[in-house]
Amino acid sequence: MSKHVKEMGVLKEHLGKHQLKFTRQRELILDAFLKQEHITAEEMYHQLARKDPHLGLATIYRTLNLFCEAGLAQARHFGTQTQYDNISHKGHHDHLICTGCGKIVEFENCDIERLQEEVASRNGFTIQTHRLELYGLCSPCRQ
Amino acid sequence: MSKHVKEMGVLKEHLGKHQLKFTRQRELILDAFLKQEHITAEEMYHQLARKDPHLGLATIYRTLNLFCEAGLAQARHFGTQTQYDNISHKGHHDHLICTGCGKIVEFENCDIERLQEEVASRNGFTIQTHRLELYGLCSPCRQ
DNA sequence: TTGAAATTGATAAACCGTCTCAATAAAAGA
DNA sequence: TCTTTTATTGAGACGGTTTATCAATTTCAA
Repeated sequence: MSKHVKEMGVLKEHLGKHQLKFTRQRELILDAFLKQEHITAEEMYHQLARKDPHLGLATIYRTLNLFCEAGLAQARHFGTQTQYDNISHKGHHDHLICTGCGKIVEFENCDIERLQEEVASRNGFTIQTHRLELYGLCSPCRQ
Repeated sequence: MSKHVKEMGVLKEHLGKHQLKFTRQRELILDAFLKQEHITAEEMYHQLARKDPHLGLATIYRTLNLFCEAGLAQARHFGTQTQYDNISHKGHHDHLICTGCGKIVEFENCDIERLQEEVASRNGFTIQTHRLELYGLCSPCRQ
């Protein structure tokens, strides 16, 4: 049923290493999570309400944080809420954020990514993921 | 007394344009703010408690937000709190972060910054500040 | 199958930041 | 200067998001 075999494996490995258990809820939430690029706990709560009306919000928060620890997700604080980014969707996590009106534009730039790789390898690092946010004013907000 | 003549001028100009008033609290908070690279409202509250024990936390939040509108500060959500960055400190805060051992390497790369400017202008934005974090494994952690 | 240990769901509580409002202070006018 | 108008302040209430609590349940190894 699940098509996310690789990520499921990552999760199970993490669980095994930390004496944690593989539950129906964790499987359900991971499946839903991997279908998106990023999501908030609240959004997921509503999405899953139909599949499992008794799934608690606290469980979703706990599980998304678990995914962060397992290296499957990355938390990002946006406005008042926390966005959980799907790390397996590489290259789509860059944002232009208007400090005037809050507008967010997503972008992708291969040249920047290539330079990031260079910086990393020069320092002996292998990049798993990254976060790039540019803050400024969009043209309407500049008047 | 105040050494921040230029920034005080920026503030006064903004106040004038918006029918706002120059108050003792705003002067006090701006002076304290400009001495730091970035600060939270809570931190400033404690810092200023000695100088003015009756200065309210709400006033600090309001004033820091005012500084953002005036272009003197930049709000950034970090962890659960909001950091207010001093824009006049144009330091580059790019980081390489090892997800294995937590080691952090700071770096600066002009080419990346130039590309960021390009992306921004292509989207009609003017960059005030940015944040770039690369997550990965350092060579010892890769074994 | 049993039992120890982790997880869950429901909700209370904590936390951060904003809103409210009466009292006060700042600018503008006479 | 004195008065008047208007914005600001401080204190605490409030609202939204995330975490903590805890009894009941589920997982999993023996």
